Amino acid sequence: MLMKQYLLKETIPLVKKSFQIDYEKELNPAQLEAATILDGPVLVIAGAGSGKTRTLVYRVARLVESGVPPENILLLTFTRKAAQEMLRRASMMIDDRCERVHGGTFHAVANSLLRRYAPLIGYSSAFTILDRSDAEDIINLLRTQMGLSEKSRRFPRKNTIAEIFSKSVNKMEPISHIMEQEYFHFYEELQELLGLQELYKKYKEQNQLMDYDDLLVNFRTILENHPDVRAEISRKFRFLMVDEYQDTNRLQSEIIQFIASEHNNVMVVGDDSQSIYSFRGANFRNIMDFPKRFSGTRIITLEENYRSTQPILDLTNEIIINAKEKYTKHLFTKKTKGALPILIAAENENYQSRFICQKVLEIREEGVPLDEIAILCRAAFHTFDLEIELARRNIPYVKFGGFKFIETAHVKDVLAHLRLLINPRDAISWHRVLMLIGKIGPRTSHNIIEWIIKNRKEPEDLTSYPEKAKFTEGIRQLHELLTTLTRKGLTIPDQINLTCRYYEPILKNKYDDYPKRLKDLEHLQNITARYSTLEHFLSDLALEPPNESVAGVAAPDSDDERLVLSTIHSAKGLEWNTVFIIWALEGKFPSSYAFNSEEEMEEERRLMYVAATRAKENLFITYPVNIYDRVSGKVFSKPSRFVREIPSELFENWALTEELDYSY
DNA sequence: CTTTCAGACCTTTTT
DNA sequence: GGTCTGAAAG
Repeated sequence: MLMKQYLLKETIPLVKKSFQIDYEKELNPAQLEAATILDGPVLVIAGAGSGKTRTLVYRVARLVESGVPPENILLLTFTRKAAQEMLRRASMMIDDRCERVHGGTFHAVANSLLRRYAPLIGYSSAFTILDRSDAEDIINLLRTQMGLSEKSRRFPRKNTIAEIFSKSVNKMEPISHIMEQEYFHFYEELQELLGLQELYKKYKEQNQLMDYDDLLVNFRTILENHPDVRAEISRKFRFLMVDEYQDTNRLQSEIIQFIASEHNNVMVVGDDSQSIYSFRGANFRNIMDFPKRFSGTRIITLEENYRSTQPILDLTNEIIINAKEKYTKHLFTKKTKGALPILIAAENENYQSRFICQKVLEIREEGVPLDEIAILCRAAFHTFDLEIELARRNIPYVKFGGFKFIETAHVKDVLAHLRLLINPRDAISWHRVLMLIGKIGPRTSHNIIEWIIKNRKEPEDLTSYPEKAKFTEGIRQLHELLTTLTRKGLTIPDQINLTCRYYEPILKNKYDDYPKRLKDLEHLQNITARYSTLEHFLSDLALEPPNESVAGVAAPDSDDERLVLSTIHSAKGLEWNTVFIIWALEGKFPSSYAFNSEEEMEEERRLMYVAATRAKENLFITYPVNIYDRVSGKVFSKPSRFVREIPSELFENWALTEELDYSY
């Protein structure tokens, strides 16, 4: 018999480096020191734009090059994207061994280890991760059951409750303490809240659910109570690196200590001036406590800025110099020449939007691509007017931060059906799915769910629900969908597709803007294509939802350059040639929410610092004047205090004037 | 008893 | 856009 020969090719490394990395030449002395100390605790204080990422990348490369098995390195970052990017760069320098380094967020790492060790704390390894809104839905359900939603009471709403619970966990402080500090107006409900928290905890345990905080808490508990597991994990991750350390909380810092317990090989990198997540329990004092927790810590400070021009740096230094509490660094740069930052007063919001559109196009004409220009805002909704203006002028953009497309009602609706396949006891998803059917309201939905849970029914039994009523046809269709979805051989995109077909009529009925929403659902199918199991897809989605907001997804998906709109929080660690900071108005930025607390006001300042330090060459700060604020009933007209403090010679002032229209 | 719909009110930042 | 309420309609 004649056999065809099929030749297996030799595996080629991603990039083969034929020459040695010249660490001395490619890094400055401080970076070099940080990248080449391979043992012991190290604290790197890295100013904005000082090559922090570069240093971490070189250190990973150095470790791997020196023979450390990549599996023994753990790189904890703020987002998975940051980790992937760093490991990709390290791989380019040596070879793709670096891809085998463990990298990701605390939550993602906790999740993967809990999948193995959850039985130690009475959980199954197949637990479901609740995202924030799932958690809120459960809290709401339990709150109603406890009779706490009667209208006579002023009981906090579900999102406030979730916030209180979460803060208490992340700061490792009792609820009473959190309420004294930040929610004093609800203090008389303390006992009820404690009861509700107890109930919430039980509910999660009974239904195999973990919210974001549980991932960290349970992981920490296992590390603390099981010395054998702690030692095993610590020995596995013999080299630990933590990025953005200023934004970790107490819980996370304890986890680090446990993981490092066997060897103390831990390097943390951060900048106290860029701590902007205290609302999530982060505490920049973690940085200063680090040497206390790890004796013999070496401290390295990176002070040379490679990002911005001197005029921009002069301005940002001025913003942070007025911070009440900080650990002094002095940033300097070799890029001495450059344009002064510009402060623009606009008459109203629409003038601000028009100015930005016009200026963006001008700068593009000068040769700066759109994706090198960013509009940064304090809160995602601050860009609404601008987005309309951009659309009117056909300027393509992506938006990061704020409302994520995964959180939109239609995407959640579709996903709820899929979640039932994994966990038929998921009451929250059942509720969502049932409420979509006509003639089924909260009462009927509740009855059906009770029937399912009590009688341990599977989705296939749905048609045998005893009550014959006006909604039987709807139930029959749902039943048909759910049974079809469990057929063998379906890929996840297939399942999404089938669900969408079932959901489409409902969608059209429910929303006038359904074409836009249908596009989102198509996008969802694209995302799923790379997953092999539904479980994996769903927990990934909860842990690392795509960061793009709704509008960005709906935009034409050309590969062409697009202008970037982002919240400052989502702009962490990034940089652009040109940056616009909008709404630099007292009451908006700093937000009026921060007026009552000095600590929060300090965080607003750091936010302004983070925003301004994103700019490489051009920085524009704009504010509209005479804005009526419905919340406070006041007129905001003063530019942000962080701008007013700055000596006027450090920026240019522009006023906008309307071009007169002579066409009449 | 339950669903549906209209209107009022609020909306920071995120794993 | 969401959440919550009250009142009409089924």
